[in-house]
Amino acid sequence: MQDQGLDGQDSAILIETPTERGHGDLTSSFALKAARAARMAPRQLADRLKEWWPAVPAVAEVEVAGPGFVNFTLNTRWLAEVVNQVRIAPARYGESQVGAGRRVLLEFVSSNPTGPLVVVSGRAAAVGDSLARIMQAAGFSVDREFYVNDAGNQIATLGHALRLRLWQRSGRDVLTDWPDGVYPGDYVKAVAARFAAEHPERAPQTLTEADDGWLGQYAAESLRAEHEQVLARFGVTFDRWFSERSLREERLPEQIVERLAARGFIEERDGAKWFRSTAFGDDKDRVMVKSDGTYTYFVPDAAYHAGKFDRGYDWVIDLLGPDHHGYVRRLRAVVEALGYPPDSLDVMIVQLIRLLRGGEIVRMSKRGGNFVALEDLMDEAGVDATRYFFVERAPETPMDFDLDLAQMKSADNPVYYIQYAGARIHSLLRQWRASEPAEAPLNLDVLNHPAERALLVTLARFPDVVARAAGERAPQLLPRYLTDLAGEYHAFYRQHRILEAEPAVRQARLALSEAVLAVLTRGLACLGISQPEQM
RNA sequence: GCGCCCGUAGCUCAGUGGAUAGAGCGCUUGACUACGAAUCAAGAGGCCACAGGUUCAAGUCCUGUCGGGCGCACCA
Repeated sequence: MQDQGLDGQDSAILIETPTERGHGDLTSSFALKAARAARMAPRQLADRLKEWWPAVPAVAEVEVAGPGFVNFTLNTRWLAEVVNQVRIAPARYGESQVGAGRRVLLEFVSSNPTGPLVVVSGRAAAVGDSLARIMQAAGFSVDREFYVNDAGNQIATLGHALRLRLWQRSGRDVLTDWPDGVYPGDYVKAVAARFAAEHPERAPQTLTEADDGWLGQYAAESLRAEHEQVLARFGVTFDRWFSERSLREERLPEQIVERLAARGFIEERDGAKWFRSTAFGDDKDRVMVKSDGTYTYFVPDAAYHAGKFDRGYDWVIDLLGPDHHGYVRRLRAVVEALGYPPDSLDVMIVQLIRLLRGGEIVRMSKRGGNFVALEDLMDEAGVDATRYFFVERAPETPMDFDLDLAQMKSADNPVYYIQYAGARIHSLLRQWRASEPAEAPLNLDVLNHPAERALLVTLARFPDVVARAAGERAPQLLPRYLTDLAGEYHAFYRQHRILEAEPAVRQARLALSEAVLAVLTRGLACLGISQPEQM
């Protein structure tokens, strides 16, 4: 490098997986990038590079192609070692230490406890949970947290709704004059039924507006517990359910305003206290204490986020709904104003889902009481398919969810394609074990057909895919990878006999199949999706 | 008006500044007396919304235009 005047170019050496077959197993465009600095034609530089390339046993061949690409072909025998690596610890293959134990707090879902979980919460749940699993595999230390908005006006309003439903149970007509803005959804009836069973001593007739506060807290806790249950069924659990009410009881909102004031970012104007978020690129300052002396909803949130850093997390990731994106700038401003590293806060906006049924858009509105609950979706499509669909696309792009398609238990449904490959291998191994197997010594060198080689390369890529998905917070890379792996196995399977092959080849192909099954199972587990033994 | 997301095959979408832009579905044609045909193989199908710019190289980066989705508060 130095000989060629290429000091400081080291970081430009990037080895990547080629986009096309026939370009080697690995490729680098280094010569093209560095040609200018080397004052040499790219091809010439690539040729020199090839000459200097040390004799790495893993590399069988180095080839210069096109305008100056350097393509590497890996030694097949070396490559086949991946099968042994997987088999040594099938459940742990793919793990890495790129996270270096960095403490990550992942907050997601955080739905208001004023109604059932809707589908967009399901998307956040699937994305957040998968990301947590992926990051853990990549060596991060991840905590999952659900922030419960169990305080504020909405809780009193929820209490109001509960009171009306209790009145209704005692025969009173509440429907003809249902107040605007009070949650009209039927789910409050179920809460009322539970309340009546638990508190027979509270006659509904005696309840008044003065009771809405504690009724609301009862209802909020009831609905939160329901969220917890539904999410558990969805395969998602949290390390902590962080209550906004407890945060208020500890007077953290007051403290955050004081801390910001001490740093000179609070200003009084028009009888209100404003946070000078414009100092950090926000387009306007934000009210924290209203002119009537109460806090805006932003204050507890600011306190909550500052608290995350106070609790010692190195990296704070929020998954927020699309209705919060105007909110990101000011949250970041708080973090920066308090002197925490602004890069340590990452906010992902999980974009909206449009549900299609029979080609028509299903309109959802919590206020109108007309929505599709996550639970209904799980009943219709199953947990595996629902999770797969939610994680298949980049979280930050809006998606259409075709209810008819997700319900289809057919080849149209991509999750079955992956699971089918695994089920095939299970079946194969069952038959092998049932056949009084005659073991042959394992010699992986015989795995040299193109279909086998393709599988070896793909298996070897798995740890990198997991690491990249974690670093880029891109869980959608896994479904794509698993589809590739399953596809390559299906192709291999149609092309080659396994049990009927000669003993040495049979043994190697069985080992390869076991490794593929292990990675499919592990990869699906990263997404919270099962690998059935039979379908 | 401002901000965010998105315009790529008939449809749904991949694409890390690099080679001839890919996959699934749908369509056409083939493959089981065969370890699971929920599979495989082959084919047709593209002004990468448009216009400029940066670069040896742009679907990818920058600017603008057009089209679609969502959001703007001393509400939560």
